[in-house]
Amino acid sequence: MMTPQVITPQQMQQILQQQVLSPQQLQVLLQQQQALMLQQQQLQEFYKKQQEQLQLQLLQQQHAGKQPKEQQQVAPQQLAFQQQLLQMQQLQQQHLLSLQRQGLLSLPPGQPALPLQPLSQGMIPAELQQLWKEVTSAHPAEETTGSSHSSVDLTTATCVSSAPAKTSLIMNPHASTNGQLSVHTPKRESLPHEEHAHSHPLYGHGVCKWPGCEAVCEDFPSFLKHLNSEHALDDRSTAQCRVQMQVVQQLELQLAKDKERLQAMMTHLHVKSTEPKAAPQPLNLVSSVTLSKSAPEASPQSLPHTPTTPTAPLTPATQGPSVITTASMHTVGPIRRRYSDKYNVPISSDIAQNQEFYKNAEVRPPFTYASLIRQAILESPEKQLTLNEIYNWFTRMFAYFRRNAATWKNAVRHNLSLHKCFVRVENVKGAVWTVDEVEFQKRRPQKISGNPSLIKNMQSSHAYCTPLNAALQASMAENSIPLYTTASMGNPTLGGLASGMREELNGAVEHANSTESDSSPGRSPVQAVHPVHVKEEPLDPEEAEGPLSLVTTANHSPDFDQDRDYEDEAVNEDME
DNA sequence: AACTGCGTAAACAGTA
DNA sequence: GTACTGTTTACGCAGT
Repeated sequence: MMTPQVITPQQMQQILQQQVLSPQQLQVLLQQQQALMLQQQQLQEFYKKQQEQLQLQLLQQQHAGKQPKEQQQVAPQQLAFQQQLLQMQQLQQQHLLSLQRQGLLSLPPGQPALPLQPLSQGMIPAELQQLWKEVTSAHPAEETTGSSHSSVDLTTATCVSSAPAKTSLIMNPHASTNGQLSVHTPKRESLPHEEHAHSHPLYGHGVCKWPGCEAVCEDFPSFLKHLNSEHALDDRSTAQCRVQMQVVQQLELQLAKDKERLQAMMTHLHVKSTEPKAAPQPLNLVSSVTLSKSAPEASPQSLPHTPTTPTAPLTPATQGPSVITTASMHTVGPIRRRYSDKYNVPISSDIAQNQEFYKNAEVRPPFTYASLIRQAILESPEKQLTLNEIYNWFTRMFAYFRRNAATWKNAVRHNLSLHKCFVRVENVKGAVWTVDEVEFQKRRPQKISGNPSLIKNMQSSHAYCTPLNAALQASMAENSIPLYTTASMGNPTLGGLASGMREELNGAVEHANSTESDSSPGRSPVQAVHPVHVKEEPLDPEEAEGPLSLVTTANHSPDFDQDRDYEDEAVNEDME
């Protein structure tokens, strides 16, 4: 019953019985990924071109003696492109994190357990870095031309350009020695012949690019040997492939959206239309060296997130062998992972963003029963549910809970009884359950203090995001450009991440400051309707939080408020 | 190593 | 008697 790490042999058996990827299918899978990488490559190239054009434009304007005001208009536009670039990067990073999250990227015992280690190698595509470099170096050059209104641009550009550096330093342990741009250079120089002679998507920089592997292979033959021995067609590899397919499909979706957005941006800016799709064909000939550089990468911004819309319609062309179905997804579901609230992804936003996914894929939601129950209750209009309604919410929202009812229902009841945060309220027609948010929040601090590396990342990314957004908003507001923050750019992941991180960080800070009454980051004050304590606690009198334990009136009496103050000074009206 | 949180299983009681 | 609801205990795993 107790599922050990990762996947039990039984589950592996299931995987194999249900769907085994044939070598042909694997081939197709690889090809799909290659194609995707190519697309991204082309897009990056396109961005690069646009950047150059924009800079040209900028220079021309300057030479033509245009007003500084117009310069300022271009700078935010550049930033918008940089945002796009960032999104592309984050998109890639999202992948591996999702892999990790689904438990298929568990590191072999021998490997150092760096939290985000699978993302370290080849994460920052050289082109992107080059682009960043160009962008960042171009700006100061412009500053020297003597624009009097360019201080905003400078700060913003600096802010943006510092992001990838930070990213690479944080995410890539190997990069910390030598600065952001020298990450790949030494390795590439050391192994040029191999990469020219043997282009393999799974091999680059002397490292196996299999998700979560990163085994160092001196040369290509040893890589092949490694590939055949470590990543043979076994249960694990099959499962990883399946997840990777999901990831690829997600990326394709996202890529399509981003392309569309980019096109709109180009149209809006009247930039000479250079269709990304019409990118020079030779791009297709890029070697695996280049391909591997566009391999998934991670940034602190990428909190683990399940695919946003995995069940969204997929392009028939990329559907390929439809080995990944919601039916097969449950093979990863039952794996007992202790993500539960681990990364402090706000449950409400996660569920909202991945609603379709959870509804259709039998993947265990990465939240504890307590969190889910709370969510169910808070989602209800009355902020109260009967047990049966809670059951229904579980089954309605999560395909995973449509099986093994006895087990999880028992768990739900167990949790309802066990946690003081769930308050049973006698009703006319029975009993309903409510949430005592104060009690619930009492449990949270321990969790957020949980993963230091993640928190560190969150903090750094937060530190980056905030000034970036602020600067962006400032400069754009100044130019009457519609708010173009990461959160509003139509990328649910990015936006969600940004807001989510802020939410969580606020929570963390609040908890760190022990008990400050809250500053409620933009959520409905659910707890304004503070649940009435009805849960008797005869066994634990000293725990009785005020003499209201048996009060059943919902009236907001002054007494109630008083007692609430006794109860806990940290009456966080809400924080997710 | 101890502690804690969580998930699972199960026993038991009360009630419709 | 049965099913449901609710409480409680026990155990194992994982993380700190």
